Amino acid sequence: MSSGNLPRVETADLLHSAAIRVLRMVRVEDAQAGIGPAQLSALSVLVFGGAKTVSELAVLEQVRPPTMSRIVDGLVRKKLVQRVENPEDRRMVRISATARGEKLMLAGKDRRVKALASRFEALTATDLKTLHAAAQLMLRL
Amino acid sequence: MSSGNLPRVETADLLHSAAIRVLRMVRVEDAQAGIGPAQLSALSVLVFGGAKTVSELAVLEQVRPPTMSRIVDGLVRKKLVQRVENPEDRRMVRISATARGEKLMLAGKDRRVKALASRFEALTATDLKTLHAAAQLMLRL
DNA sequence: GGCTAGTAGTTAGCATAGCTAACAAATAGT
DNA sequence: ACTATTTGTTAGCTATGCTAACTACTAGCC
Repeated sequence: MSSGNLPRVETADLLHSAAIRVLRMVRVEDAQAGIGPAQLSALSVLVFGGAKTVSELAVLEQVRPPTMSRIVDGLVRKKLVQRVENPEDRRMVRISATARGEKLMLAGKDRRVKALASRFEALTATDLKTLHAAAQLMLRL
Repeated sequence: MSSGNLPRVETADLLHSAAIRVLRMVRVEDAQAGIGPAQLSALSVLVFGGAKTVSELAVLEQVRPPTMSRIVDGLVRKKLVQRVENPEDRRMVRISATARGEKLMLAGKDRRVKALASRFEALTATDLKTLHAAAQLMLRL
């Protein structure tokens, strides 16, 4: 290991703590959504990433298929998503968000983003640029 | 709302997505810890923030006291934390991590940080500086 | 056609994690 | 001493995670 690894690890440590802190801050807003975190997260994938099969959702959400199957059950019961059969391969079931699900998700994300933006009050324009640049780097990791 | 809010909201949106993405990446490592996310998170607070009462833990973890009481039960059963009575006020119970709990937590965090640092391979020194500066800003929000 | 793999999803049964309501125990304030 | 408040737990519900086992369908092969 070269000594050049040190700033990498130190930055990773700091960024890890920072990400936890930011998500803890915004998570407060989720209480208003009226659905649990697993359902909220799965719905988010569907709304922002489009319709997916149960298996695809399970991989993205890092849970096993039976768990995702049941999360989808809950979302269907609340009419936030719908199961759509695939005529070409009747084993597969595509899950897509309903208009109601999309509305709930967008409102939730808006609350989270606004809560975070309100914490930016004290920042300078330079600070904002730093955060903007860092966020783009993080999204490309 | 002044038009100066736009970059704030846009940056908040981007940073929100970026934080989710980063934590999703490192969460893969937690499978090896052998304990659930709620117990892992509570243990983390105790290891990095010192001993706390059940109520304090509940506030920090954004759950209700009965939930935290049971999370602590699980950690006690696994000998990762211990309940310590307070002779001055016998209603309160301070929870502190055991040596075993501390070891498990530090190993887990190390895996997460290393997993994140390994994604930094392709970054320039300037990129690293940006991430470092951004992380410090995030921790001070 | 018909047999055998393999694949997608669900069901069943268990542990953990979230909640509210209700309770026990201890302390604080008259 | 009596009442109110505070801290934590217990009880009972729902939701979320797992593995094992099952159904239904598709694909490959002869």
